[in-house]
Amino acid sequence: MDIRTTFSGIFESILQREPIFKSKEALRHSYTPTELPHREKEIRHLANILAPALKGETPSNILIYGKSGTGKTIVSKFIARELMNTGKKLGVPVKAMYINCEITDTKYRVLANLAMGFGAKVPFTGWPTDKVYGALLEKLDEQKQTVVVILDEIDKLVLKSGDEVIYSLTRINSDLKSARMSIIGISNDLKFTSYLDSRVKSSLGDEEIVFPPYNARQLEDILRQRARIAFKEGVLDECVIPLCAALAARDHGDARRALDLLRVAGEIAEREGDEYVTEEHVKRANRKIEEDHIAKAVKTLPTQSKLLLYSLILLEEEGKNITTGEAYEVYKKLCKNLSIDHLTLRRISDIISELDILGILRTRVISRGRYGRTKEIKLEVPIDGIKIIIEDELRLKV
DNA sequence: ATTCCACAGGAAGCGACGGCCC
DNA sequence: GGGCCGTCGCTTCCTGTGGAAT
Repeated sequence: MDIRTTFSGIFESILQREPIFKSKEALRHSYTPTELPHREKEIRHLANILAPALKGETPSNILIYGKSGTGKTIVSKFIARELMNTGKKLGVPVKAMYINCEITDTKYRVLANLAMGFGAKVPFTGWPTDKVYGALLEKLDEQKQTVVVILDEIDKLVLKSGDEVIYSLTRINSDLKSARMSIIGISNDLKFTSYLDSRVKSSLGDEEIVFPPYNARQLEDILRQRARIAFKEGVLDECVIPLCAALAARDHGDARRALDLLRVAGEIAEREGDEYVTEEHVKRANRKIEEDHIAKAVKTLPTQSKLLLYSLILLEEEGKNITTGEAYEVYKKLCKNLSIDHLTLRRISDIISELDILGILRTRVISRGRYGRTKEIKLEVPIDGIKIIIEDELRLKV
């Protein structure tokens, strides 16, 4: 075949090549789809509890539990939207407010956020908390209405600021004259109520709903639904979605992880100018997500932890079994060379445990008889990448 | 059976820091 | 803007321990 006929117009064909994505938005965490597969039971349950709001009555407070990526937030936001829409249609004043307690994590900020959400003018700081509470009451009572407050990541709030805010909010109805409030608390932590005062526990936990993790088949359905919106037709290889689902299912059935995998796989394919997303792209996406995760963790480590980690890398490169004592000696020398004060062994021992929790290394307590008891340390991450990161960061510091 | 190494990891407390509150 | 208080990162001091060596 004549090469000119085969390749003539090759640039045009590349330029005209269709992109893989139709609308990447559908794969983002913030996207709320119109249907939520495999959460029908939970949605119905929530709707039943909240329905009284549409008759002007006060719904029970609700606690929702479930691991990350099980749909707690998305379902709550969905139901809140439905509730307000129906309220509008029926002419019943219902309002829902969403607060993420990981960001809004003090008593003052929660109350101020609510008050501002209902139109009160409250400064970001400065007022006594009681005054903010008063402003919130006043605004709420301006009309007869039912208010549903969603407190996402409520466990973080309790951990940071105690249960005082929640106590005030659960008692707010006795201070309100015409308005009514109920609370939906969302928690990742199943044991979180044990930190609560028993009075708060009983009133907040009127109703409890547990969101189970998705299994691989359910994740597939979710991915297919989103993929229909996000990708051009026929660009996904047959095995792509099942593979994303299987990888995420291994990771506690986290739907967020599954969507990330699919999105990153698509991005890799698109960047490389491939027409289809294949199994290979997904595998690389999986690696990339993990590497990004580790790189981010290493970058945000405090200087002393980085120094210790660097010492561990040096030891690992010598191919030895690392123990706490050896790591400490290398770390001390490293500090001396950089003229940085070194920490005590006790603290280093704790830092090793912290790195263990982060998944950067694994430790095992071993006894070498007469030669003492120690921890055997093994790095769990590819050392080349993090070595460069630490070298860069330390050069900036020194 | 006893000793003793080289740490593990708990308890208490200290100074610096930042945010709340008036 | 300054007092107060909780938190964080760290040190000091401590008791506990599995098993090779004696």
